[in-house]
Amino acid sequence: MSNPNTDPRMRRTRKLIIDSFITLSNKKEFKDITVTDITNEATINRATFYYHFEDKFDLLEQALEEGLITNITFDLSDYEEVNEDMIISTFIAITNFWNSLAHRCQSGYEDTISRIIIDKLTNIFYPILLKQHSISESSALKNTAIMLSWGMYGVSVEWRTNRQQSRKAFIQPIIPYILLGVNKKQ
Amino acid sequence: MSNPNTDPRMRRTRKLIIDSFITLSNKKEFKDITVTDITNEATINRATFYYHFEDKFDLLEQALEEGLITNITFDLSDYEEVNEDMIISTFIAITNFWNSLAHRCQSGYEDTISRIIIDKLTNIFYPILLKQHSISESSALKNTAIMLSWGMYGVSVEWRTNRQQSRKAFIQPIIPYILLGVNKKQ
DNA sequence: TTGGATATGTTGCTTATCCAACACTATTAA
DNA sequence: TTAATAGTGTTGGATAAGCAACATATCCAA
Repeated sequence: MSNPNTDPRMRRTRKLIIDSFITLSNKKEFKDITVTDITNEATINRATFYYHFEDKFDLLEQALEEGLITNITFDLSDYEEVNEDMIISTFIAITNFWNSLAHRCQSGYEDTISRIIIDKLTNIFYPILLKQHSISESSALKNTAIMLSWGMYGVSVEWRTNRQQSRKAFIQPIIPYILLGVNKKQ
Repeated sequence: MSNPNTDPRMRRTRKLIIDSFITLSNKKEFKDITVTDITNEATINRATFYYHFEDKFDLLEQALEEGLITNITFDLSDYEEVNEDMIISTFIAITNFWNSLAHRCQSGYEDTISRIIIDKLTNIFYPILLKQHSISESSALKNTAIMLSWGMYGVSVEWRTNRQQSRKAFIQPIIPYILLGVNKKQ
């Protein structure tokens, strides 16, 4: 297989598949979408689907990953340190992303989706924390990034299940507790 | 080369090329559009362009042909005889088509474009005339179809260069002369 | 139970697309 | 003139996409 990011055929086909998957996700639940549905919608051969993805779960992961890249990564890539602003942006980004694609594939796959989101968050937080602190703490900072990611994801789940306040009003009082772990010397 | 109408790869690529060509035609004159421009816009390889078309003139012909098929052929395919209604529809169809794509590629290629349109018209008129008249006159009817096509195209050119009347007002008084040749026994 | 229908992965072979390179032409600038 | 630049059209070899066929699994109705 040549590089999926450079070969124009692969880029086109990959986009066709993911776009078709998103289209179908607006009409059906994830569990009711078959590989054949996707390849019909994309007007590509079924064998070609398996050339790009292992199965529809793999597609789900990669589609979510790609959605995350365009949504979350883009919004958060400019921050130089983990501060109040970034916490708020992160919270907004997670909840926005959830509304865009993730919630449509929700039923039965929340664990898959959440793992992807948390991984991504960790990969965003970790290098920023490294910049903020001395390099010698790197392994502790890795764990800080992980805890921070799980925590941020957790509060977003909490907010989703009980939307009695605006997002800002909800996240604001929590921020000090979050930053406590981030700023404290470990 | 496999069938360009059935192989999904060929259909996609062909559409990409023609759509890109139409997009570029909205920005530049035909003579300023290079094959490289088209393939860049279409994100396909330049060699692939030459797999589908001989050169950009061939593309022009086929793009026009395809535009004609969706515009003119569709509007006129239901007629059972060449009568006043059909003359009017034909006139409208030619002038509509000209506004849609043809005029953008006009400069220097009016002869190419007109030949394509007239050929198409002949292929529409001839079988209808055959139905209308006895089969023994077929060679004379071929010439009738040709004259009718040239004539219809000619009056559309005349109308374009001097749009002082509405299309209907312009074509109405000409209809009797047109139908004279059609209905007269040769 | 059995059989039909539907979806999943996989495979061998064909074919369209990609890419890099080439020769050629035309234009432009030094 | 010469050299540089940009477009055209072609070729050979590599590779993704298409297609048909197969084995397998699941489900549902007879």
